[in-house]
Amino acid sequence: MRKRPRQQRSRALVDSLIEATIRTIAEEGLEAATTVRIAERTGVSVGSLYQYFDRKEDLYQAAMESLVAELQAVVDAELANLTEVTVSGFARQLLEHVWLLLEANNGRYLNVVRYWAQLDGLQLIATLEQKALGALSLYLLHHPPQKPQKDLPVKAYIFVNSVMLTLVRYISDPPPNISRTQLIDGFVTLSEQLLV
Amino acid sequence: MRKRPRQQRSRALVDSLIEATIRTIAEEGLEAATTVRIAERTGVSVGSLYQYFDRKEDLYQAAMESLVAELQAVVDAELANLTEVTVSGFARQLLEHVWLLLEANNGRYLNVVRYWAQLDGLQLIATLEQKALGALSLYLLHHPPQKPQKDLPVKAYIFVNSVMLTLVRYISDPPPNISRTQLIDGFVTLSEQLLV
Amino acid sequence: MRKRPRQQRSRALVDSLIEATIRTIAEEGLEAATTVRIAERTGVSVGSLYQYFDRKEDLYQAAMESLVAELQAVVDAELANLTEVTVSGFARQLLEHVWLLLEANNGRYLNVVRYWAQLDGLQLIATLEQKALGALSLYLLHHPPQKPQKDLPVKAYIFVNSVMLTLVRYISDPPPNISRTQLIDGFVTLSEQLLV
Amino acid sequence: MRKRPRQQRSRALVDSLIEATIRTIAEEGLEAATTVRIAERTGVSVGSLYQYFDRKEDLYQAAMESLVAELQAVVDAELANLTEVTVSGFARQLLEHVWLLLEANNGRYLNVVRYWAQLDGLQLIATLEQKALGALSLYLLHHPPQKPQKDLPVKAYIFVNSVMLTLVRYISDPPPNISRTQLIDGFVTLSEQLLV
DNA sequence: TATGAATGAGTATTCATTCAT
DNA sequence: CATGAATGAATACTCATTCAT
Repeated sequence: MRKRPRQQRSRALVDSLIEATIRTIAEEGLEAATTVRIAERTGVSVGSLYQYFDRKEDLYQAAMESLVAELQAVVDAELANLTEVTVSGFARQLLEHVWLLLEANNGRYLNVVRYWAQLDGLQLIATLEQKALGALSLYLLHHPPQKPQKDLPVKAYIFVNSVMLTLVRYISDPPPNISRTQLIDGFVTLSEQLLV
Repeated sequence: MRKRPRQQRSRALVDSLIEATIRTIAEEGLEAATTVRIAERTGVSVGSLYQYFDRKEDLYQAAMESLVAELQAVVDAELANLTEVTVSGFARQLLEHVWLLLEANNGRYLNVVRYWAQLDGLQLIATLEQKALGALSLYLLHHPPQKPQKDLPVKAYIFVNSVMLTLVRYISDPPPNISRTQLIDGFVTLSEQLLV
Repeated sequence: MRKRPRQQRSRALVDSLIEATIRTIAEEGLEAATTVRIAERTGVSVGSLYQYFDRKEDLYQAAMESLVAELQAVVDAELANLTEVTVSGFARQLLEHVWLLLEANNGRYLNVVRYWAQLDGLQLIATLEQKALGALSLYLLHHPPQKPQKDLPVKAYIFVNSVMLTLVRYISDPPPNISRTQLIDGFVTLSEQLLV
Repeated sequence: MRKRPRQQRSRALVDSLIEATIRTIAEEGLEAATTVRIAERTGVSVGSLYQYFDRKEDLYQAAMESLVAELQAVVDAELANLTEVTVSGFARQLLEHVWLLLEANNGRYLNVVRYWAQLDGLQLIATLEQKALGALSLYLLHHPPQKPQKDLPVKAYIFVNSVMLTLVRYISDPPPNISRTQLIDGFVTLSEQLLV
């Protein structure tokens, strides 16, 4: 990023550009997300875009980061008022909310996640991994399992990645013989067995 | 594909083009995989490329199909000489071999798989899903579980996607605190619990 | 033309190529008339095409010449069994037949004539001019006009060009308020007045 | 057209591009009128060309329209200060001016007109037909013919097309035995007879 | 002689980036 | 600072022509 804008105006513009980037990728695809198009949707000129982002990639990167922050915030809020006592209930609630999030705003998040390979978005999932690991630790602290758990980081890694990536895949291309309910139930079962 | 190459020469060229496509994507990235570059690496002119593929996308598609076929062959071979009797052993062996495959040839497969979103490669995973579902059914037939299994398609879907996608992610970007052995163990555990 | 083919086989092939050229231009347009396409429609390879025509343009040229010859033959035949005694009748018959010719075989002639500018086809009309001039002279010899005609070449030039070019235009793009009959009547009137 | 150029600069550029298109077609032929060549002759880059014209065809179309407008203007001016009282004089004056126009600027108009088949330029002649029909009607109103005229549209159609197309042909490829004067005289005669 | 695969220059079009206004 | 016209390298794809088999 070329500048660290402190003024209101600048910060608002940067945010608008990032938002336009996300919406454009989500609604029109990565190929349509040209600098001119993004500037257009933001309501400014390309020149202004380049006032704040040296290269297109920086803008994409910023969009990714913004998305991660949003996802994090949602998950954080979710974890905060977590009242469930069973593992199943905990997992189910989490799954439902992540699902809703991915589907939200016309797949705003979903379509960006699909391009993570191009957008260097691995950090996105890495962040969520940390978050989930923390949540699991916290949960297990309050609800000690029958037998002591080991390899918690590995389990968290597997669980988070499996859920996230499979969810994205399912929403992107749902197979006809598997319903949303079945998938969630499947993952809930998985969570139970993983943490027995 | 523009022509149905029956002759030796043509078939060889088509294969070379597909191979060059895979290698180029793997080594230089999807963006570098231009028609001229691929032809160049194949050692022919662009014109020759277009003698066999109407559009660049068809070439990508063929590369994807080739990859699927290879993966399938490996998994098939694996299933053929399946001598293991425990679920764990079965899963472990499968995992090891898929892993080897994905890492093989400087991540030749891996890097292509990473672009599946752009390359309409969903079929790749869909095919493997079918294969895995068949293997699971076969396995359970010979080794009946304690209690009757239901939702086998759902479990297969979750298992295959979780393993495949998480594996790709792990190999692409391995976290320092999780070893390969740990990950495999984790998935083996998962397979046991999934099929109890 | 590269060769003067004396053998049956060669001559037949050259003719086939020319015919395929005309049909391709007529049915698929000038842009679609590529050497490969023409060879394909002829049922031979491009290589064979180049055995007889050094350049694509030579083939086009030959097609034009062939067309001219055909048109000439038709008009000649027409003039041969000309029995009409009035100028009007003579003109009307001629017009009707030329019209039929231009429309014949799915506009086979028409569509080629439309490209005369690109195909250096001016000679086509030049030839017909000569023919028509001859016919007029012949006609006037047998049916002497009231007053001696002068500027016969000019009148022939104007008449032939006007009729030919306007006819092509009319058939290519007929205006809704002018019927075929009206147009022919108009030209017949023109012929009468031109030769009084 | 991609943009509606309101500013001085833009409008001038669009005009330059159209002018370059006409000149290139006229001087180098339709095949040489590539986007790069046209941009080059305009003194701008290809990119600039595409800022104002979505496709090459749109540029050709604009060139055609520009030409039509110019021709119309000339004919209009001609009709405005029409002082002639005889049909012959009227026709002769019109012919002389159209001729001059077609020959003007190294055959700038002429060479473009020759490509009307490819350039969808039928509208060009259609417009002139309308103009001529109007002129004829106006003329006949002020100079009523001996006997009432019918089929005026047909006569106008024949006259305009015959004159225009034959003129283009004559200028493109003048036959040695017919002088310019003779041709004009021929058409003047034609006009007299057509409107008796 | 016939074939048709191979060539590669040529063409339209796009788009990230710059810079004069 | 903002603008958006201008740039031109890059890319997919075509097609006349050649030449090894």
